[in-house]
Amino acid sequence: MSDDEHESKPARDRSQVTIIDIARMAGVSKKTVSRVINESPLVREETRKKVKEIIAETGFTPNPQARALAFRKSFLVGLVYDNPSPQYVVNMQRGILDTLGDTAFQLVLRPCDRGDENYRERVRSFIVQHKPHGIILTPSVSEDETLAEILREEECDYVRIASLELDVPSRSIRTHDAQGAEMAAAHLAQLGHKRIGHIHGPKTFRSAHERLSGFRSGLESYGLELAPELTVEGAYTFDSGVSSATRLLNRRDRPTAIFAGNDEMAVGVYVAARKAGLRIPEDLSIVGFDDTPISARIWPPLTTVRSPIREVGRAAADLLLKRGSGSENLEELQSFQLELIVRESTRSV
Amino acid sequence: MSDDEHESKPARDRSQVTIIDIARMAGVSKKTVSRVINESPLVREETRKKVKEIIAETGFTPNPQARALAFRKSFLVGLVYDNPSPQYVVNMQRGILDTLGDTAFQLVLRPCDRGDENYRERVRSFIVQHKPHGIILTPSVSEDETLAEILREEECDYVRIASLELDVPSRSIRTHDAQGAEMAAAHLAQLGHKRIGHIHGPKTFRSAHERLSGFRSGLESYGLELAPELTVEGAYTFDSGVSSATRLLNRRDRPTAIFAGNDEMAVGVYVAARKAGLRIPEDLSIVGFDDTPISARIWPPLTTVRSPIREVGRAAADLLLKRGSGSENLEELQSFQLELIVRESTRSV
DNA sequence: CTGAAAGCGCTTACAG
DNA sequence: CTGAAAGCGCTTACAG
Repeated sequence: MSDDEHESKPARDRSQVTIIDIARMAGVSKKTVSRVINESPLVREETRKKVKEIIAETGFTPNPQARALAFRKSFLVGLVYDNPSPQYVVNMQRGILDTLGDTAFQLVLRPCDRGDENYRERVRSFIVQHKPHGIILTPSVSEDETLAEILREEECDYVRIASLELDVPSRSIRTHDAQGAEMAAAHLAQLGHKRIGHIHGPKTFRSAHERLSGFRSGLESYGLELAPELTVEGAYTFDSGVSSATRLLNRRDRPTAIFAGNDEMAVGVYVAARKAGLRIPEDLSIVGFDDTPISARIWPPLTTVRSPIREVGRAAADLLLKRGSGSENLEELQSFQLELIVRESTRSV
Repeated sequence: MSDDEHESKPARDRSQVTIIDIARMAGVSKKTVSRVINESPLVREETRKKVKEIIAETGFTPNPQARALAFRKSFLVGLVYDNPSPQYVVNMQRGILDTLGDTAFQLVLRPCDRGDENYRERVRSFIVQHKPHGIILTPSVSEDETLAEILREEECDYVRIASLELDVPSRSIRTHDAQGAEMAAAHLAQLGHKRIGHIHGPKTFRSAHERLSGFRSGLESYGLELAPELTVEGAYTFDSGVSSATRLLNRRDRPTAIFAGNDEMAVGVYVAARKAGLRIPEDLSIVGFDDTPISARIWPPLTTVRSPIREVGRAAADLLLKRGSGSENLEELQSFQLELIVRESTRSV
């Protein structure tokens, strides 16, 4: 380096093909090449074809840094999340990456902590600085209306994933948790259980509310009532599952079945049952939610509700990428099938 | 839009502060401001201070897209991985993000599949197109010498995380798996076990080899031998743990303890033991490796080796960011303490 | 130690 | 439907 500072060597000078080379080879202007790249309809079909051929021959790919600078918008898609479950996070990432694939778009991770007072401002600075193409929000941050307002203020496109519709349809992906909980209720009702307990997640999570109300209405359609004294609040954690279940199982009128709001807590119920000397499923049936890997590895294998997280991630990214292309089919992108996975933790009374 | 195509609106025209504004306010040239931003030593202390003050006052942050274009190098750090364990992946991401924090650098995900013939070329196109600041490779892709060669060819900086040193020290982070396996061996030997089985990972993984040889030498230092007939190869999966353990436990001279190469397989050993009618730890002691969440939730809780994945991720990112700053301390960045977590799956014979 | 000019590779704004 | 000019906000290369 002739001058100073920057320590890292510049990338190899493999005289890269640029839009100028393509323009010259096709005998058109840069702008026309640019139009082809950006799929403008305002190019004669013949011209477009020629340019496309040359692009294919040369293997040219437009420089994303240059495009980002000119567009004032980068090719990053930000995932803003606070869900602590590794399985959930990884599945979501996989789904988004399925859609992003080998496009120019890159997935950038932005974990956050709602406990941090500045968390919203951190998201804002990310947006202002990096001008992402869009943001995908998962529960529970997706439920933060103030954050959504900030994104709108900064004119950043986004999609909110949640258990119910929180925003306009084009910015929402619903996960239909209530429906999954209904399936759990039907299963237990059909097995003849009457005294059924439920450990729901923290009330600050919409999913906890949706699963609770879905479970309740599911029981009601079988003429059963979800007894208030058998409905307790957990924290979606293993430990809270243990303590909540211990409370339920210590009652003289203990339930014969417990539906836990997620698998983590369901596994906690196993521990509480063992401590109480109860056999699963002979003395206690257990249903979880999420179908995390542990549900198939624990003994006995856990009956649980599978939520198609990866598909949800795929759909969220689709929504972002297809925006305005007219090809998005909101209906299709927003209908997910939950599934009850019946294993060996449930049995008829 | 006056002309055509691009559907998304340009970002808000909040006349953003640029390097020109800062230069004007400080009464210096753009280049001098640039020098301050890039921490060039070639600026008079007084000038630097003044510029820094103005930067702080205005809240100016240099535009990463513009810098990337001019530098021919982006502010992305790519994580290239193929490890299927969600827990591992998430911990690694967390560690890297700990270091990246609120810097201009962003973490970009590049999962890959070594089964895919083109996987190396996909990594190459990512690099050529996005010109990342650096790449972090985790096992097993980190062990692919051909891939490393491609990165060097493209002059892309990288750090390889592996259970042994595969590259020059400044591009390596060692995880010392052998040492962890030695601790497992010592633990079982001290409990008086003599007939000890080992289910190791696939031979294509260096970690499998390291854990095996560490375990063997650990036993040897207690005068014990790892019997070849009690050493079987698994696939690091739950199912392979079940089948490998079944084979070991069906022997008439079955082992009194099994060390599994990871927790996934260790959990498989639980299932095989249950099927064989063996109690844990009364009839069989089990030790795992990784300390994944399931190890504390399964019954009885699993004794396992904890590998500080998050710290490893932190160190890898440190190595990348501090490159050339002279402040990196290779020694320190590469010494990790593994820890044996003794739970209830092991007992003396 | 500092600066004026040219350039990174694209797109926008305008004109035809 | 197409193009020449200006610009995105920085850094490099050169000069002093």
